[in-house]
Parts: sequence; C-alpha cells; structure tokens
Amino acid sequence: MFYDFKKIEKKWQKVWLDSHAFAAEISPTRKKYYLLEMFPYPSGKIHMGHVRNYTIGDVASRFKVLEGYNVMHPMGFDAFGQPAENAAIKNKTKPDIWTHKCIKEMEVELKKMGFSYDWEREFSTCDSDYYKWNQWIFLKMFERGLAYKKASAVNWCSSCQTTLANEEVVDGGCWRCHTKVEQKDLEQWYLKITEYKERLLEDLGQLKQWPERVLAMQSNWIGKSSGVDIYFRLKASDKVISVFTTRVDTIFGATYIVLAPEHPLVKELIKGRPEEKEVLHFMDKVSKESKLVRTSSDVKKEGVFTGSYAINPVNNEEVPVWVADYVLMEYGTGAIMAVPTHDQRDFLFAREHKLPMRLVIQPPAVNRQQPTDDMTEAYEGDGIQVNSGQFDGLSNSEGKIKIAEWMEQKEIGKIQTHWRLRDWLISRQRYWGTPIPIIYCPKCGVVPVAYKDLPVELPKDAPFTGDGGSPLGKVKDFIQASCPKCSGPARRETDTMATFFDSSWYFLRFCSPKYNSAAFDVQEAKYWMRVDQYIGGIEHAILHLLYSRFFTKFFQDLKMVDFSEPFEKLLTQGMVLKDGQVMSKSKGNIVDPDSMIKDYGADSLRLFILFAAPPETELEWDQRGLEGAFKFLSRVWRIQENLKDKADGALVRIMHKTIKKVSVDFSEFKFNTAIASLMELTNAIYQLGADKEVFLNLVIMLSPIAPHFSEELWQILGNKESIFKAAWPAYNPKLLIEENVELVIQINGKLRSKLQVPRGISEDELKELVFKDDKLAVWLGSKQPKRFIVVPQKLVNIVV
RNA sequence: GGGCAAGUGGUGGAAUGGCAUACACGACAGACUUAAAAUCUGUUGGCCGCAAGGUCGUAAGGGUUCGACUCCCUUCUUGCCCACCA
Repeated sequence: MFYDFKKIEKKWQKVWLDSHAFAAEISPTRKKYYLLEMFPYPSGKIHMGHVRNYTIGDVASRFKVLEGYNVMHPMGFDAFGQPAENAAIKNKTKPDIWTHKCIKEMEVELKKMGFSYDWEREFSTCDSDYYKWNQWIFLKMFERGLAYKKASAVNWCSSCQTTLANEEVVDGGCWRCHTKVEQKDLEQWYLKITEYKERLLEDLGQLKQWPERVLAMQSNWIGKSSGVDIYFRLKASDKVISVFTTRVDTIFGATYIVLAPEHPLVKELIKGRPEEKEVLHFMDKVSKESKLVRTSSDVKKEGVFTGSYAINPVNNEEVPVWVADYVLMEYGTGAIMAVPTHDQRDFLFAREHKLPMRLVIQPPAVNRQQPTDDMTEAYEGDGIQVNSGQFDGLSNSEGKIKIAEWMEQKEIGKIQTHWRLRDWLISRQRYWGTPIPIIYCPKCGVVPVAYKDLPVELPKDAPFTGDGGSPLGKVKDFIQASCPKCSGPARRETDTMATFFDSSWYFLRFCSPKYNSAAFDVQEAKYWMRVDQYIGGIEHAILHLLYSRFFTKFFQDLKMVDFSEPFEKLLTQGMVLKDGQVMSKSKGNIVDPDSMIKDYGADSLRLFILFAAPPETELEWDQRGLEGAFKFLSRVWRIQENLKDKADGALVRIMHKTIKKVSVDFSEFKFNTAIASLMELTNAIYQLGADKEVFLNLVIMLSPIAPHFSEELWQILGNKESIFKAAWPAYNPKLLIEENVELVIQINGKLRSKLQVPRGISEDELKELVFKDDKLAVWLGSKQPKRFIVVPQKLVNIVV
C-alpha cells in the first residue's frame, strides 16, 4: 500500500470538519491556550506567505492540543478595503459580491492545507454583525473625546483618492500604490492615540516575549525625546520664540535661531521689513516642495535671514532669526536654537551663510579654546563645558542637568518632552469600509448616531467608479437622515473608517463572535484573552500592533478587559523567497501553493516549509526540498510494513532522546531541528527495526506537522479515536543516561583522542586512563602537564 | 546620520563557551533492474599523504579564555527599521 496523499487528505479534512474537531469551548478545569495568526485579506488565492504563517501556527496549535491544552485557534477575514473596490470596477461587479466570492475560494484553500481552525468562530469584518461594533467602539471613543474631527494638512494619495495616516506613508509615497503623497487641507476624523503615548511606550517593557526588533520599531515610532523648551524673547517686541533642544548643555553656543517656514511668527517678523519679499518668496518655494524632497538628507539646507534678532536668555546676546527648510513645523516647537559647533546640520548651514560659531563643549585631549576656521565638522560628542558662564568646567552631562534646573528656576526654560507619535487619521473617502456613525444637523451640529440605530448599514448599491470623491456621497437615501437629537432633517457622514480600525480588536471578537450586546462578551474574553501566541509578518510591526495595543488599553479603561496588552508572545515569520527575491506577481516568481498541494500533498508542503528554515528567517523556495519532504513521508509510511515484535534497546533509547528533543524544540518553535531529529529517528529505525510502540510515537510526533498522514497511520495501526485525542509521548529520563560516555581528549585545546569511560568516573581514575592512551603519549612526550581540565561527561583538556 | 539583525561546505541550514558543518538538498559510487524510475547502501569542507594521520578552516583583524562560530573591541559587507527629530 503506497502513500496516497490525495485520498488521505481529502478523507481527514472531511472528518475534521464534520466532527467540528477543533471547536473550542470554555472549560474551567483545563488550561486555555489562545493561538492566533494574523487574519488574511481575502484576495481569493492563498500565497506561500499565508502557507508559512498558518503552517507555523497550525503546528503550534496541534502540539498544544496534544499536550492537553484547551486550544482556541480561530480564523476570519479582514475583508474591507480598497482592492475589493478596484477589483469590482475592473470586473464590473460589486465589492460585496466580489469579496464574498474571494472569501469562499480562500476558505477552500485553507481547508485544503488541513489547518485546525475552529470554523464555528469565523467572521469577516465586512459583515454588518462585525462592523456594527466598529461603530459602537467609535461612539464610545467619541463620547470620551478620543474620536474627533479637525481640519489640518493631511496626507493625500491622488491615485487612491483618499487620505492616509502618517503610518501609511512610506518613503513619501502611499503604502499601497507608492504614488507620491501630497499635502491637502481637509476636515478629517482622528483618534487620539497620543493620549495613550506614555502607556504605549511604557508597556513595551511588559512584552518580554516579543522580538527586540519590533519593540525597537514601536519605541522609535512613538519617539519620546526629552529636553528643554527655551524661551527667546524678540529684540523688537515682547513676543517669545520657544525652541526645543535635547542639548541644553550647548545653549551658550547658540549663535542664531531658525524657524520652520510654516512657523506662525514668521509673517509677523518680516512685516514691512526690507527682507519681507525674499522671505515670502522662500516660504512659497518650500511649500511647493514635496515632503519627500524636503526631508531627503543629501539636499543642501537652504534658508534666509528675517532681519529680526532675539535674545539668548542665558547670556543676553542678540542672535539673528533665520527661516530654513531643514526645520520642521511638525516636530518640537517648529523652531530651533542653532549651535554650529556641536550640531552638524547647524555647522553646514552656518558655514554656508557665514554665521558665527562658538565652542562650548571642549572635546577631551584637544587643546583648543576657540572655534574656528579650522573646524571641519561639528563636535557632537561629550566633553567639558567652556564659554558657558558659571557652568564652565563641568562635564557636559552634568552641565545638561544643572543648566536645565537653573533655567527652570529663572523661568527662561522648561524641562519638556516631545513625541513623534501623532493622532491617527481614520477617515477615508472610500466606499468599502465601515461608515462613520455621525450625523450633521444644521441645528445641533455634529451628532453621534444612537446606539439603538446601529449598524449604519453600508448601502449595497453605491455608484462608484474610482474617479474620486466619496461614493457614499452619491447615495441619496444614505445621506438623508434625521437628527438623533432634534429629529430635524440632517446629513449623514459619508466617510468610512480606515481598515486598520477593523483589525485593531478582531482578536477580542473571536472570543465571542456571535455576541450581540457589546463588541465582545466580557466573560468569554476574560477566559480566552490574552492571545498566548500571535504570529504574523514583520510588515505589521508598527501599524497593526500599535493600533491593537491602543484599542486594548481603551477597553481596559472601559473596564471591559483587565489587562493592558493583547498579545503575550509574538512571532514574526520571515518572508518566502524565490531566487533570492520576495515572491511577487510583478517579479513573476510566484509558486502557487495549490499546485504544490496537488503534486505533493499538503502534508509534504507543510513539512518542507518548516524544515527549510527557522520560522523567523527568510525561506528560500526549493522545489527539490519539497520533493525531499515527500520522500521522507513515504519513507516513514513504509515502516508500517516491517514492524518487529520488540524493538532493540538501542532504538528505544534513541526514541526517548528524540521525544525529549522534539518536545523542547516544538515549544520553542524550532521546527527545523525537531524535524531533523525525527529524520534521525527514522534513519535509526531503518538500521535497527521498530516495533509498534516506537513507530506510533514517531507518528504522534509527526502529527502536528503532517496531520492527515499521521491520522491515517494512527487508524491503520488500530486506533479508533483521532490521533489528536492522544497524549503527547513522555520520555523516560533514566533511559537517557548511558553507562559509558565518550570523552573528548584535548591537548592545548586541540582534539587529540577520544575515550570511552564509565559515567561518574573519578578524576584520578580518569587521569590514569588518559596517560595510558597511546595516541596521547605521542603528543605529551616527556612534557609535564601544567593543568588538567575536566568537563564532566564531555571533555578533558590537558595543558602542557 | 541613528538603531537593530545577520555573515558557517556546491545549496538550505545545525552547533550560543567544550568533537565545526547535525539534518536535508545536490553530486559521486555501489546494490536491485534487460534498462530506466523508484528504493536501498556508501562517500562527499580545502590542502598534504598510498595510508595511518597531519594541517588549515565559521566575512577580515585583534583581544579575553585551558578552550571561541559562540563573549569583547576594530573594520568590511548585506538586510531591515527610523531619519534635516533639534
């Protein structure tokens, strides 16, 4: 009987589905385990990235099942979003119909991989049963002032005809279509994520089981920076320019200050002055530059003098006020003090415009007091304060503290923290998303939709062509509403929510997907949350994870959850490459999982993808590797035909060693080495011959990786119940201890011999044995050993 | 410019202070076969040597250590993230 994967896989997929084999329920007696992979956008076809992500999750999940945990392993679809609109236009259909067709196809593909999902919990974010709760959450945020509308310059993608969050701008382009992002003044909806900035930063410390890399990216993104706001009074008026610096120790070297071109004081400063025309011209020029050009670091810094002077509050010196493009209005106070001697950008600018410099931090071991023409670059390191009044002689790190305190005392500065994180822009001028539940009443103004009127259903028949403007604005029945407050005629909000809103809390919805009184059932969430293991791509390291952390903290404040972080442990799986490049349609190097399943079976595909690389690293696709996986399974399959009555003692020993190794490796997600030891066990079986017990243990250990295959063998060997009702094998520690150990003998750290010695041999006995060894005598000669180092059960090193 | 990660045979990778290259792919040889495929059994880092064995070898250089792929320093390369961030 050969390994007929087609028949076997079909058979067990049906059994698992029909018996709801992986449906999860609260059980007060069993320990729960919530395993979640990032849910997919339903494009219709799964790709190798999905296969890898979900295979890793499935093995972890099935392993936990075998270990006896009460496992919840759900799956759903992140179904709103622009591609469905584009596809619908292209295929002359509707996003709704298109998306549901894609979901159906994708379900089939996921089922063909044999993933152990609890399909009872499945939902799509485009179901009104789901997005109703998006609206509910939005209203809760609105009530607390966390959702608000404001006019400001926003990122605009002209190709997608919609706004973008800061997080969605990548290298100055749209994260989805790479079109250059423009700035546009628009009234938009924001979520006040900045209100949670301290907690979002601080709680990163709780995430001990997240990759360092992701923590660093999140912390960079939040961008806390501590320093001092310093007040420069203008010479000609009593107006004050506030500048932010992290290097207050260099304040005595501030020889000019620079405003961002958008700074509100600029126009006032230049009014009626001879410089007015030139400055206005400069401001106009900068405003036309895209952010991409302006922020690229190799562009020369340009600026103009305003004609005004300000007073440096620490020494009452007059310093000129400039306007330059390298100062950004969005960061800090939109104004800086320039210290050319100790900041490279200031240095280049000062040299270009012949502005004065003064050294205030003396670099160690350099005998130079004045700055100076021979400086070729700014000195940004540590040193001793000079030219700094009463602070001379302090180290600059002391100076930083003392000067800040002194300035606060004299009320010429304030210790201050600035953040990079901005509020989250969530409104989109698109159709296929959750309608924002707001009504504009001519009398009452901005009024939230009443909870009882949720959901605000997305009309099925919006005329959208992709030519811009919000499609919902063209649906008369939708726009017309009555004001929830005064019942008068009113107009409905036509923007929809960014889809990242949908995915910021779906992990909570999985706990009670059909719950109908709130976004989720607090009791169910109490049992299942937090997510014990979350698995997904590194591309979500900032956006999705940051937003999900924010929502969780919001629910904590609503007292709906009693924790502040949603994901206990995070694994970011590496990309799947072919010929050294990421698989992508445009590169034409896609390998279609479906055809691989057809040729080799889902189990072989799963095995290969786990064996070829550790989960976190990139994986190079190798067709021969997949064939190898199939051959290995076939090799294991054939063992059943040659089982002995009793296995050799040596083999039993190897089996126990393998159980230990595989157990540890599985819990640490080291699937590649787990598989290697299963292969070693298989090789040993081919040498020594196995009995039924050894073979069944091998099959159980393979079952998380190749579930259909193992289930079939389990049944063939006479078991009635599913293999996933079996217990994970235990190893006998006594069998791992061998009587004789092989010791490596080194001389001066070089391997010279090996000795079989009894376990627990004394050092003196060992010495005697070692000096009897002929091989070593050659090396030792007549030399007297200086040291004799013994690492028990491992090695001896003789130093001569 | 800043931060983080990585660099090991022909290839994917293993070893995180103690036998470098486990396991696999590929290659080569043998068995089976009329033959091929499949399968099974070997060999497979470089150099020297008939062999026993020796010697070099984990990006480069230095250091710590009885002992370093592993720890520390310097440099190079690659990848990722952030970035005129004050």
